[in-house]
Amino acid sequence: MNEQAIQRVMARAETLCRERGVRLTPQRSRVLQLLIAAEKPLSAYDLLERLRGSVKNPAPPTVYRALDFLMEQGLIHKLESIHAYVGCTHPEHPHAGQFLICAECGEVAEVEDPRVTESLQAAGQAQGFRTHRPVVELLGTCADCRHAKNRSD
Amino acid sequence: MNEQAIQRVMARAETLCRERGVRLTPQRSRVLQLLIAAEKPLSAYDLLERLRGSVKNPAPPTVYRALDFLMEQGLIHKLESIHAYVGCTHPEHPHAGQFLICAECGEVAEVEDPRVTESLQAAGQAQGFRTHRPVVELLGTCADCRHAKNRSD
DNA sequence: TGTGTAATGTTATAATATAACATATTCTGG
DNA sequence: CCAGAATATGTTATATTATAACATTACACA
Repeated sequence: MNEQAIQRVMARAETLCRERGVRLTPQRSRVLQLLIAAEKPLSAYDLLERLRGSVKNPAPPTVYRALDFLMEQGLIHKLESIHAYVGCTHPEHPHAGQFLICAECGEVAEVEDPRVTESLQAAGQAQGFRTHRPVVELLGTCADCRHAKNRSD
Repeated sequence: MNEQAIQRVMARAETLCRERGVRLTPQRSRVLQLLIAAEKPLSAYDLLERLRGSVKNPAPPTVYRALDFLMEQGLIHKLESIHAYVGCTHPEHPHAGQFLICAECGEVAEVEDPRVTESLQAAGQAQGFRTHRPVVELLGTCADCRHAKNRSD
């Protein structure tokens, strides 16, 4: 993602936090920026490494606290199946999202398919279940990687 | 689950493995049995503890190898969001399954809703994505726990 | 019965995540 | 502005989850 696009996302995040009366502190902001700029999922320890540039001596709690905050605010998502975190592509409205995770190239696409959302809700309700956090991650091969390997797989 | 029901599931697993020409060794069998009997998800290290009864000096690879085998054979599932494993309720046909995980009591219900399965497949296909392993876990509150807390939440 | 493959044993360590408590910063009401 | 509360960060240690690497054993089957 180019510098301008990153700045746009960061500005939006700042606005959202101001509106909500929560503090997007420099550390939190830095972690978000790193995730946005990476354009792919990063592990907490990847982030820890990258923080060395801007924070003196970062320890695991530093990054985990920032990640917790950013997840609470819906600015990032955690990918449970690969222990990694990604910037959210549309943080305006609260949502869970569904993720297509390519095992070949590591790229992740976030989608929000109404049919998926609705059918999941229905499946839960049928059992009297109240969903707080849906985890929907499809592990597989993205279009690009399938084509690169002559359409099979 | 009562002893008889456990034996039924174990017998079915043995049949399946025999048909497939794979070996349900005593250790693998024991791990499966522990998961079936528990009726709730167990972590790898929970299992490691429980193995001390039947295996002399079990180490982590012992249990992880058994879990890998059982997952390959579709006899158990891994719950990514809580780092735990559960016995599969219908291992006859290969499937991924969707899980309702209660954060209050820890109970897990496995469902296989056709609408969910289809909508997920469609969502992937729309992006040219080939799904190998869908991870669908709904974290929330089960009917029993909602009722126990006078229907709210 | 030998020989290759699959399974297990064993030790060490990697990778992910949190506990606990000290310090610093920011916010709010007086 | 100040005191006290609430929030955020620093720091050290440790818990939890998972795998690497290599030795040994068991099994399959020609």
